[in-house]
Amino acid sequence: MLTRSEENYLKTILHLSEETQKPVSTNAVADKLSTKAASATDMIQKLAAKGLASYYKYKGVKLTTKGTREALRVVRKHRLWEVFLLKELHFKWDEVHEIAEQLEHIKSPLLIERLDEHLGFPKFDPHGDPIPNANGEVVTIPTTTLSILNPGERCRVICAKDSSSDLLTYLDKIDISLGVEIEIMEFHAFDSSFSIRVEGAGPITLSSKVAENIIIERL
Amino acid sequence: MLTRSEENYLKTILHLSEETQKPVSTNAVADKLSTKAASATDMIQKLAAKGLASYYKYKGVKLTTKGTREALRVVRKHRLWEVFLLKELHFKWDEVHEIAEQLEHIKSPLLIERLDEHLGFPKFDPHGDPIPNANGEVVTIPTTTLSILNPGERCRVICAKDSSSDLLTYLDKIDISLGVEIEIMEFHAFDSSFSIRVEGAGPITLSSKVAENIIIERL
DNA sequence: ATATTTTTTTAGCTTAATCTAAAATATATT
DNA sequence: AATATATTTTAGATTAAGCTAAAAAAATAT
Ligand SMILES: [Mn+2]
Ligand SMILES: [Mn+2]
Ligand SMILES: [Mn+2]
Ligand SMILES: [Mn+2]
Repeated sequence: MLTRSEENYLKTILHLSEETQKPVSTNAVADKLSTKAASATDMIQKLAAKGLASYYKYKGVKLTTKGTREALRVVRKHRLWEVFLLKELHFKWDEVHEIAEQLEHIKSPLLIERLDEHLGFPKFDPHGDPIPNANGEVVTIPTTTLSILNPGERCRVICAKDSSSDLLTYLDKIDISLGVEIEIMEFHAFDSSFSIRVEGAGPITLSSKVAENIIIERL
Repeated sequence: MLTRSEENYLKTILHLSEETQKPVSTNAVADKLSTKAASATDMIQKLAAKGLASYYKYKGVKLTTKGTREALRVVRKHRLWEVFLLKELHFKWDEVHEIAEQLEHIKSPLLIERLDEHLGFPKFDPHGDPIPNANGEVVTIPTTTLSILNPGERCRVICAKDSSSDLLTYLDKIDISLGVEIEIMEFHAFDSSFSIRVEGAGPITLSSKVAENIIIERL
């Protein structure tokens, strides 16, 4: 049986190794969990001892098949609870993550299958992230971010890369939500910001940081 | 902020002091939580230090007003989640308690108010226990148990005194659920058991232990 | 190639929550 | 009232998860 802390570490390592196949650094894990490198080293060694991660001193950490399976279980729970909170309890998309961070640790396999069924087997969470199925299978979504587009191109928002309340509240404020269409007007080389137009509304400016956190599909 | 363990102790002390006003013994607390007396002593001293309980060595423990308020918050969460599990996720009444034991520790005042609203502000949980309101007010239900009735009397089941799966599964099996009417046929002094008749069905025998755990109202 | 800086690990402490065994106190029995 | 038994508390360990500070290794700069 995994502890809450072990589950949080597994999930973090999974997310950090999502893009690249390379091992994840101790510092990256510690930063993501707002803890210290020494604590991360301890836990990584513990996960390795349990066969959930492979680890060589100073070389970073990777999840084993078993570790990946456990991490995906937690991610599944997290995202299903997010859907529940948004759809049934009317929380906003920037409020669900924090509560799901607790709910994801509830231990009851039956509970999560019942919840999935109750919600109508949703495929994506409120931030556009795919929900692993009961067998731990996940669809991979594109990773194209708004930041790589050129003036004149059009796209549709499909996912927010970061589920921090800071980003999501800001996107809400400028009327960017999943599914909206955006047209790139200008790119400003000086600070890598963009002028964009959201679905007929007036043009607005997006910083490079924000643009890098909006996952889109080209239209 | 209370830890999970502190919350479990508070809830246990509240329940144990429900009937009598007297302080609760260390052993009673330890037994209910399946832990050891030494551990209970430690935690009771900690609760007293935090102003949640009043405690004098060898004299047992009582909750303070503050402690009672916190305990009732946990009970409120526990019972609302039980309603959710039964009504929305179709768990049986003997399955909800264990999962609610985990869910009751989720920290989010807004979540529980939204859940309450979503469920239509239920007044009782699946076992007939009253749900404290947001201000910590609870209705007190009668404590008359089937075991004090005499042959010829009729009653309606309003609450199960114990939410263990053992009792509830058994009641299910003999078709006793909340609201059913029961007629006392005979009392057997030898083992204090009863012959009863449930809503027109054939007569059955109830042990004294079971009879003591069924809360009823006379008809 | 050496020296400096950064990253990572180790060593040693701390806190919460448990446990067992022994000591202290309270209760029950003769 | 004295003794025996039961209950409760204390003392001392243990385990999980964190921390800081120092040591070791790797990466970067000169
Ligand atoms: Mn979490
Ligand atoms: Mn999400
Ligand atoms: Mn609990
Ligand atoms: Mn209940």
